[in-house]
Amino acid sequence: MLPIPFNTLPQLALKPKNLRKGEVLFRQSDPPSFLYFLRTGHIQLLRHTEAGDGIVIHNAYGGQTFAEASLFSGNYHCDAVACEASELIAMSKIQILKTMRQNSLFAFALSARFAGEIQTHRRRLELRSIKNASQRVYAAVADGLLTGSVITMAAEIGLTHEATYRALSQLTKEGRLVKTRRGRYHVSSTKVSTTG
Amino acid sequence: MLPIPFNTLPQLALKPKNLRKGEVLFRQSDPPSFLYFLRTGHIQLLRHTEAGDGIVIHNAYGGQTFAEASLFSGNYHCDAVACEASELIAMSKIQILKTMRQNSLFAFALSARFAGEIQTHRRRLELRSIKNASQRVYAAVADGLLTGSVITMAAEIGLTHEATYRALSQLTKEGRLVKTRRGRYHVSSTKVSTTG
DNA sequence: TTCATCATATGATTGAAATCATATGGAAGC
DNA sequence: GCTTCCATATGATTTCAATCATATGATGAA
Repeated sequence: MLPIPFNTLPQLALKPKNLRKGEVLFRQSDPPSFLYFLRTGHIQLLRHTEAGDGIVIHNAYGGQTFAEASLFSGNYHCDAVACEASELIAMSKIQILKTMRQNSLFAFALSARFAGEIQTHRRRLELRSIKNASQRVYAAVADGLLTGSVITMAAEIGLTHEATYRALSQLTKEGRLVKTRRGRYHVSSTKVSTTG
Repeated sequence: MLPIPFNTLPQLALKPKNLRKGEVLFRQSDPPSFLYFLRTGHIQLLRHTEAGDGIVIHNAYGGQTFAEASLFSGNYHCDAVACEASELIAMSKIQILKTMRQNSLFAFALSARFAGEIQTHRRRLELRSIKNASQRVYAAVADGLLTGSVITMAAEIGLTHEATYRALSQLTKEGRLVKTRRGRYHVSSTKVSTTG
């Protein structure tokens, strides 16, 4: 149930935890003892400016891990608050570090996981750099982001769902995408001529 | 000169490489033998759709590493092309994996580096989710992104430099930022009253 | 079957950032 | 000193996505 390689951790390293909406998971100043896997819900990580403004560092949703950096740090770098009721699994920092030391395969797998996340994040960032809505949607579909609903993808790529629907429609008209059924599209395999 | 922990690798693991503008560093199909540190220049990582459209996966600039995921993969996931003349250091995949196995401190440090990158990327992504230009600029300054030129930061956060200058100006007028000198700003430490 | 609900889809209008234009400040070179 | 060049800064206009509105298709519950 946990993502690789956390699924190989001993039970004693894991501690289920449930939060009600609004509950605080940890504070910036807390010594970090856990890395978290969020099964369901929504956790927001926040920092605060000198003036007290909260700045969202990250929104974690079901299926994601967070606070990885705390593994190697003496304090959390932000506050974590449950925006919705959330089910988590707390994974012991000490146990993870111990496992890394004792089992180089685990260390490899952890690095592999991190490297994969870096790659994914870079792709997402590059996607967000595409200003034009149609091109962004095309790149997103090409990247395999349209697996669930269009609304979900729209949120992922930073567009409104209306703009995304319009882009999907236009790209289909242009022949760059193929609509297989309502709400399902894939990239066309044939080159679109630019001269008409 | 190399970032931690790559600076501890033996010389035999490193190989300087220079590319002219337009030269290909590797292709998607190539078996990955190296992870790269880009000293100067600009390398673009691209994938291609079935229709042949190139999709930019990542733009790497001086001081950055890339192709980390290739450490744990049987092929590169994209093509790498030099957009400008570039100086690189190729770091042997085999040597890095070997060092990880033999030296758990190196493995720790590598994971720490990766974890830090993940954190940074998530912050950047969250920043890009802020629609309003002023708020995005405020968050960026609060995040310490205004170290070099405003133009550099503007590119980082996905705004034009004009929009960024306007936002800086407005935030200063509002008292949320303090302008120390031309092109230098920091967050105000005093709470701005909303009632006037 | 009917109704409710939500995702999909598209039209009309608005608004904010992009674009285009212009001016100033400051550093580097002559 | 003067000149060149570029970052900073702001004004005017345009463009495109956000917003607001409405309609349809699909799914599930009553």
